[in-house]
Amino acid sequence: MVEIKLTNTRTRSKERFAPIDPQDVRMYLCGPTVYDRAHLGNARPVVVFDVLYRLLRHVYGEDRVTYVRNFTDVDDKINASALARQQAGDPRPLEELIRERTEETIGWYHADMDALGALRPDHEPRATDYIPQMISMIEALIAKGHAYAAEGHVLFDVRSFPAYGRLSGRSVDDMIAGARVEVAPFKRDPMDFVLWKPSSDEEPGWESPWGRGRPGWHIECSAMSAALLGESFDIHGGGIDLQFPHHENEIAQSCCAHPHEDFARVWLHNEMLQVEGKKMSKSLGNFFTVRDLLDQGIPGEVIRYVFLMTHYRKPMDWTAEKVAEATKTLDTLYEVVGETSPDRSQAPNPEVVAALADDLNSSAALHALIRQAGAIRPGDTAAAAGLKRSAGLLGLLPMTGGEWRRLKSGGIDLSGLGARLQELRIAAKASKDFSAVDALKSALLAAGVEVRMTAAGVDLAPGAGFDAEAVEALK
RNA sequence: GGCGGGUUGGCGGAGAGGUUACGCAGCGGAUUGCAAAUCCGUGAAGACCGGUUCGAUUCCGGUACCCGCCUCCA
Repeated sequence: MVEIKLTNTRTRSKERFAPIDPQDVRMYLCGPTVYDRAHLGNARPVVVFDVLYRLLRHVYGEDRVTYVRNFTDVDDKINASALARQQAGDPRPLEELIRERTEETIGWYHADMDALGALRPDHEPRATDYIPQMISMIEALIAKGHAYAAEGHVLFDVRSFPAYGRLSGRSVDDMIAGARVEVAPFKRDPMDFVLWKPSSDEEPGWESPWGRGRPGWHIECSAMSAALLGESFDIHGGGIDLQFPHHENEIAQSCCAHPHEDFARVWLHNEMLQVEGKKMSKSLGNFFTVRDLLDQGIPGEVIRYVFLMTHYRKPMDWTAEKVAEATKTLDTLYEVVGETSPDRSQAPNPEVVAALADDLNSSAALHALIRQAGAIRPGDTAAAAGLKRSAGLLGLLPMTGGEWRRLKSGGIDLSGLGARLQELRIAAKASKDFSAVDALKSALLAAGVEVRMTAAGVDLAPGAGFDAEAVEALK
């Protein structure tokens, strides 16, 4: 059995991973609030946890891992976007506009994450399907003296949970000293957070013991993880920005509602994403979604590869240079892989497994993969199938070399141009006049086509800077 | 102010207290009508200042700079 080590934010140390039940390893990832397209930063934890999911499935068995990632479909940003559409003249009721928006966003999310090669989790619960569970959890917290109702709200009493702040290394007093928010008068303590809040007639709401209202931000993850994974489970993750307050609050809710359970044993947090050395933000103009990149013709697998180049606990910088490097490396790997299918009977490269087992060192795993590819002699299809098998652990090389080329060329068939170049070349060798063949070759290179002329013939492949329009013009 | 992350060769990016990371780019060579692609070979590092040690880029302390969180952003 491969020994997996993971850095647990809770203990701030790298620990040997031992599942509660090896027959059912359980992990939860905080998913998106579905009000808009996923931006690039949203995709990092998805890819990181997808690799972890694949690793766990490899080690413990494909049907021995349960992966839950939620959709938060009740949120003020969703309400605001629906309200804006209504005010813009849409006659439909708000509830319908909200449902349409969340359905649409979930569809986008699936399409975009699928493009990154992320496996779908086993469960993708929606917060609105778990309102009764949230209400009963809140009732339990009130009954146990950890929460109180005030002016239609229900608040969690942070002073009732001595461990509050432990995950993020903060003390309640320090946080109050640095707090910049205005404190609602009905809070017993400034750090108390909302479990339930009242809804106006225009806002979505559910009947509850505290009147018509809706849940606060954090309770849905506590309720859904308990419902689908149990009150104790193995791994809980998300971006490091969720460490506080979201995960801190989840811990407070879950541990107080289920005091005899552990909640999540291992907390994994990925560091943030930057773009060309700066934080991605709308004001800096470097904000973009996964879909933006896909529409620019950057294959999802390239985006995935760029993510994997950096260890998940380090800040990751998205740069055009990395895109080029990732593309080039994938070209090379797909060249080796050719038309082979992954060989499931072969064990994956132990170096790749060992790198991933060591706190998901995807960068080292990638280099092990490259070394493996470099050792494969042309025509060794068994070795190529083994490479594909290993790459599968990283979610890479899911297609054939030919499919990769077609994807990169936007479906343009280069074989006709290749044949023409070969004819010109044969004629030129006889006539010693190479001007025609050189002209076509230069034009192809300028259009981003790799031209490979060997004794066997001519082979054309889409390369860096492939320009579909320029290639069409040459036809 | 509180908490956390980072700083490695031209670029990206890991591990390891002493032995080549690796990739890209560069350089040299093979190959080619010329190239491209490919193959072979190759130089180059550890922010700064101290400490521990026979020996530190790796451990400890400090400094500087960059970044994030503390505000329902992964």
